[in-house]
Amino acid sequence: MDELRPDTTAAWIALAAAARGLTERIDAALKAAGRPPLAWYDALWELEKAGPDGLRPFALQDRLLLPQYGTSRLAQRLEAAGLVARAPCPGDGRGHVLRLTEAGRAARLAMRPVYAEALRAGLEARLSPGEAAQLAQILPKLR
Amino acid sequence: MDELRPDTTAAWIALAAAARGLTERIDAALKAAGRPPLAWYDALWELEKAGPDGLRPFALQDRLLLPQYGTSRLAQRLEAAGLVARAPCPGDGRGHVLRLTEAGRAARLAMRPVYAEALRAGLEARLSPGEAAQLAQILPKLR
DNA sequence: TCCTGTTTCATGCAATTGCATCTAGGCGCC
DNA sequence: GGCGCCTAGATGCAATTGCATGAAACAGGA
Repeated sequence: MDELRPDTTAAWIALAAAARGLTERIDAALKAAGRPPLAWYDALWELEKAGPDGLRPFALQDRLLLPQYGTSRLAQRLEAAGLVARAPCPGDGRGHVLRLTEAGRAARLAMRPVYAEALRAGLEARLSPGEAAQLAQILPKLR
Repeated sequence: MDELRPDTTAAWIALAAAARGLTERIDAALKAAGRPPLAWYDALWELEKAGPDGLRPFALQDRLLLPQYGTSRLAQRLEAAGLVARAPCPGDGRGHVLRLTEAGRAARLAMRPVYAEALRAGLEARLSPGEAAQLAQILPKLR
């Protein structure tokens, strides 16, 4: 990786390792607790934030940065699990509206402490408040 | 995520997004250039560092932090592509030794500029040298 | 209206992943 | 040697992902 500054590669290596490690840690904790995987949390959370109007699949796709077919299948699974309800979209015969069900709301709430605890152990406990703040300030520049 | 400090969640969100974005960017660049995916690079690089003695699959697994079956199939694909040679392991009838072939070495070299350019555009160009250094210093604490 | 193009979403099929399990060889102990 | 247990690695099968394509509804003109 010649033309790159050493810190660039070091940052990338550590970034990739940290993200993978944390993701695995969180997913493992959720699975051990018998909860849905991490990706579901994000979707449920977006739908909860969207409120009673719900979200069109393509809007969810934008927020989650998933491929189109990924969103389509995620919605199928969430619906099959009863966490999301799908309704025809008034005013656009092509689309649907996805809305969180009460079970979906409950599922997200049940995931939350597990998620938080994994993050606490995997991230918060390893950084000083100042370091976390630095990450929170620098990392968004990569998007 | 109540019990967590706000910077913790902000750092996590940004960390996950940055890692996903960069990985996708790199993989897309490699695919557009007709090169193998990112995961192959790491494996080829580890084998190159290991030199002519090669690596046992379980050693590669440790370095890449992959599941056991992941390493097994990765080795299969690399071997099928002619980038890696597999030899019986002297002194342990169970194992094999994986060694980089000349084609494997060439494949890694061909991937390198694509990889580097994606990292330059996606990471180095967006951070000051000081910020990259901070990331390189803080992120390793998460592992 | 008809025709062309675009947006929204679904899906068939192949490749990949995850999980559980299986085989084979090594290791210690009697 | 025989027995039980551990380690290295492969693999069958189900679930997931990626890719390409399909189908239906909008949109905008000729």
